[in-house]
Parts: sequence; C-alpha cells; structure tokens
Amino acid sequence: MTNLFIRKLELRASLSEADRHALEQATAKVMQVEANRDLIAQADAPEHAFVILEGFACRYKLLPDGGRSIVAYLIPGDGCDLHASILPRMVHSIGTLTPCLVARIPYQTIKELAAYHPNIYKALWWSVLVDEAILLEWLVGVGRRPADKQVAHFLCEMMVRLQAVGLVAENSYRLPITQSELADTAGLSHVHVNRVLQDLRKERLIEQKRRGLLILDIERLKTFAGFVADYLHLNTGGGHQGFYEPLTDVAKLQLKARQGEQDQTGSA
Amino acid sequence: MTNLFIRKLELRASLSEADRHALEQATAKVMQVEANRDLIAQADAPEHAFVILEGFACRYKLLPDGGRSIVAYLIPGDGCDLHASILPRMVHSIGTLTPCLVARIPYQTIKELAAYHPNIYKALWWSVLVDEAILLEWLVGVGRRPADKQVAHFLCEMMVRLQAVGLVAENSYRLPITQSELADTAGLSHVHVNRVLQDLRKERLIEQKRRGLLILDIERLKTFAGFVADYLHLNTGGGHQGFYEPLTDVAKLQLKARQGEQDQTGSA
DNA sequence: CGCCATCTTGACAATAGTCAAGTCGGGTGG
DNA sequence: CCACCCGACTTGACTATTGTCAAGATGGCG
Repeated sequence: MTNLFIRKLELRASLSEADRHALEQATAKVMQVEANRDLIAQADAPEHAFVILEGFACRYKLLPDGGRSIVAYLIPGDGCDLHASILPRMVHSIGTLTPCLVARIPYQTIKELAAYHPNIYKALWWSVLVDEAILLEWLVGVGRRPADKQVAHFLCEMMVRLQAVGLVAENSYRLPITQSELADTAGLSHVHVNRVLQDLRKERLIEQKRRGLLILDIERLKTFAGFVADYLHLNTGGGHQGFYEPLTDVAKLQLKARQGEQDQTGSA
Repeated sequence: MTNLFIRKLELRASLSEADRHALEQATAKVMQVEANRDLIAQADAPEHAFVILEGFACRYKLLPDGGRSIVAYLIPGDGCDLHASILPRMVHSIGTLTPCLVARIPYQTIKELAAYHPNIYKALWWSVLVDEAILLEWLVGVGRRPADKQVAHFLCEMMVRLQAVGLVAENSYRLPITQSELADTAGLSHVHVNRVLQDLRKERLIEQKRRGLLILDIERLKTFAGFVADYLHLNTGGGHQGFYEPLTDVAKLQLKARQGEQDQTGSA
C-alpha cells in the first residue's frame, strides 16, 4: 500500500514511477510521536519538514491570554510547512493531536524533489494554494457563520478531506479531538461547542460515539452548513487535465536560462 | 522613482540591476481602474496576474446571503494571486476599493521572471508566505479578539504595511475605506464598527478626517490591540542575510537534473 | 439646492461567553 | 477486582457582546 502522502499528491498531479519512488525514499525515515507534542514550535527557525502519515496534527497559535487558536488541521497525507524554510522563523506551531506517525524530511530533500520532479513541485504548490483556500473559507466562516453552522461546516470539510485519502467509511469517520479543541478551532467557548453538538445530534444530523463521528445525513448537513466543496479543489481533475502547468514550464525555462549563460561563458 | 512593487520585493530579496530592469519591463503595461471594479471574479479561470501600483484593492468572497467578506487588502506594491493559475478557478474575487493603477502581467511573464531571476522567485515566495501569515493572524483575531481590539489591530497592521512602502507620514495615513467595508473585513456589523471607532476616538487613540486616519498614540494603540508585528516579517532582514535560499538552490538543481538527462540521451 | 451615500443614534433581541457545579467513563494503582 | 482519580463532557443561571431594525444627521457633489 502506498503511503497517503503519495496518494494525496497524486490527486493533484500525475506522478511517474520515478516520482513515486523518490517520494517513497524521502518519506522512508518515519518516527512515532505521541499526542500533544510540538513538531515545530512558534518562534523556532524550522529545521525539518514533516509529513503526517498517520494521526492528526494541527497548526496553532498561542494567544497572549494563554489559550490557543487552531488554524489548520493536518490529516494523514498532509505535509506541514514544507516551504517554511523561506521565512526565518515560525509564527505558529505545529503540534500533534493524537499519536502520529510522521516522516521527517530535510529541506534539502524537498528542494531536490522539487528540482528533479516537476510534477511533485506542481503538486506541492497545489497543496499550498489549497491550504490557503481552506484558510480563507475558515476566515469567512468564523466571522460570519453562526456557531452551529460553523461547526457543521467544519465537520463537512473534514469529511471531504478524509474521504480524499480513504479514511471515511459509510459516512462515518473518526474525529479524535476534544470539544475544547473544536472550540479552539471555531473560536467558540467549549461550553457553547457542547451545546451546538447536542443540537446537531437532536436534529439527527450526526451521531457521536467515543471520538467517532457518524454523519447521519450528509446532504442535509451540507445544506444546513452552506457547505460547497469548491474551495478544496478535489474534483477538478488534479493533474489529469490539460490546464496550465506553470512549474514544469518554469523548470524548462530555468534550464534554458542556464544554458544561455553557459553559451556565453563557453564552459563545458 | 522605482515603482512600489519593486520596492516591496527588495525588502524580501536583494535584486540585481537586471532583476529590477526585468520587473520594470514586466510592470510597464499599466491600466487605470475605477473604484469597485473586479480585477478577477470568483469562479473565473484567471487569465492575468495583477500588481497594484496605486490605490487599494481587496480579496473578497461573496456570501450566500449576498454580503461579502473581505479576506485581504492589497496595497500599492502588492501583487495579487501571481500564482493563481495553478488552480483551475478562483474561489474568491479581487476588486478595487479605490481607483487603482494596476499593471497587468501575463502568467507567462511571471513564469519567465521566476525562471530567469531566482531572487525574484524567492521574493515572490516570500510574499506568498507572508500573505498566508497575515491570513492566520486575521483568523485568530476574528475568532478571539473583541471587536474594538480587532479593529485596532487591523489599523496597526495597515500602518506597518503602508509604512513599509513609504505611505505613512507622521503616524498618519489615508485609509480610503468605508465603515461598511471595515465591517466586512472584521466580520462585524457596520453599526458596531461605527461605535468601536467612536470609542477609539474617545480614548484618543486615533483621529479620523475624511478617509484619512491619524494615529495619535501608536504605542498605546499597539498595546491596546495586542499587536506584534512579527508575522509580517518586515524587519527580519529580507534578502540581506545569509539564511536559506531554497529557490536559488532549486534553480541550480533543476539545471543539474536536466544536464543529467541530456548526458544520457546524448542530444546536443 | 438637493440628492445619495455614509455615518450616527437609540431601543431591543439574540447569540455566545462566563462561572460554577455536577456527571460520566476509562485507566491506574492498591 | 474494585475504588479512586482525572480529564472530558454536561447543565443551569446569569452576563456581555454584538446584531438588527429603524430613524435621522451629515456632507460632498452635481
């Protein structure tokens, strides 16, 4: 079974056998991390990129009042801040929510993957943009949606994302997070989250059993939340259509540029 | 006087004379756009990249209820979605808030700039990451900060950003947006924004006069808002320090990769 | 001079937060 | 094997912030 990181990238660009092999090599060095550990801490200069192979993690910011705000979820197959090394230090942290199996990848390897494998580079860019789109959707949601719809929207989003990596069966998925964590995500108090979840259960939209979540009526839940999956860019064909592929082009142009230099200097 | 796009990029990477020349060429084709016009509309397949040379624009999302949520401000010197072409369609719009002078750049040109000018590529990446950092900060703010601090925080952020491109004089800057737009930004009702601004004036933190904003006590305002400018990555040295420069490296590696291919095929 | 967008005000309602006191349930150690 | 413990969840009463509605003031611009 291929790992979920590769599976996820294949949704965004078609990968060759060589691409896949390179990715397998890059993610071969895995480590087990317990729950509630920081992979990268705020104000660090990041040293490694990480890919989550199993478990849930999140990007979060610590607040002046001691609380925390969760700004993104990392699910199996997600890389975290693969590109973070461009900025000198982190302004947020990455922490595990559950025990995780993660691959630690030196930035050097990321660079090499990007350089030798245009398809991988393209898939990574795609991921960055989708992450940003999710952020936008959250920003809109936190500001404008009432608490119940906001929570429902989040549940829909997680379902679609988990579905894309095969972690949803029969409208049901494990959501191994506490109500407090959900509160830190939605910008609500944990008390209010509790009440909202009760309402969703009463409406027979969801069912909960020990960290598992059962979606009883996904269509009704999506309607209720006003959820439209566009922004996740999952069903738009990924790398399998003929749309613009800037990174491949950039690679070609960079080659041409360097060749031009060489012609002038006449070296080898 | 160099244009502000170049000035802004120079904060992020040191540019050579050739880099600057290429950027000047790329942004030579300018157009005047009136206020409240879309540069790119939601659901479009983007066709051109834009750079704002004068005026204010924003990224916004239309809401199901007909309202809109402003998720980012574009100030002079900012590019908008220079990389948007990777995703097949926009999930948000770009619109002007004031009359703007914009440069329209074909994606092809962006690709060429990125390919032939590693420093420019690096600066563009830097911009993408800073934009994302701003988004994170907003997400936290909308969720957790009370309305008055949220508005104050926004005013601090705009001041620092405008300062970086020389548009702040004597703690004073023009903020040419309506209270309704500010409300769409902060996720508040326009009525409440009005009251919050009145409070800030009563506290003698700011003064307003026809679309101009005067910061009376920037230190007190920052303290009040809990504003810390880290996340804008403005004073961290930009391209003038010896930290990691992945894009330059990627260019080099890509060259090596292609040369390897050529060696094998033996083609000229 | 008058129009229209913008801003302002007041009264009231609704959403969500806070505080404080339980309950529940799984895991640990005796 | 059972009791206890602790984190997670639940509940109720009360408060605070913010939204909504509706009406009116202001002020630049034609």
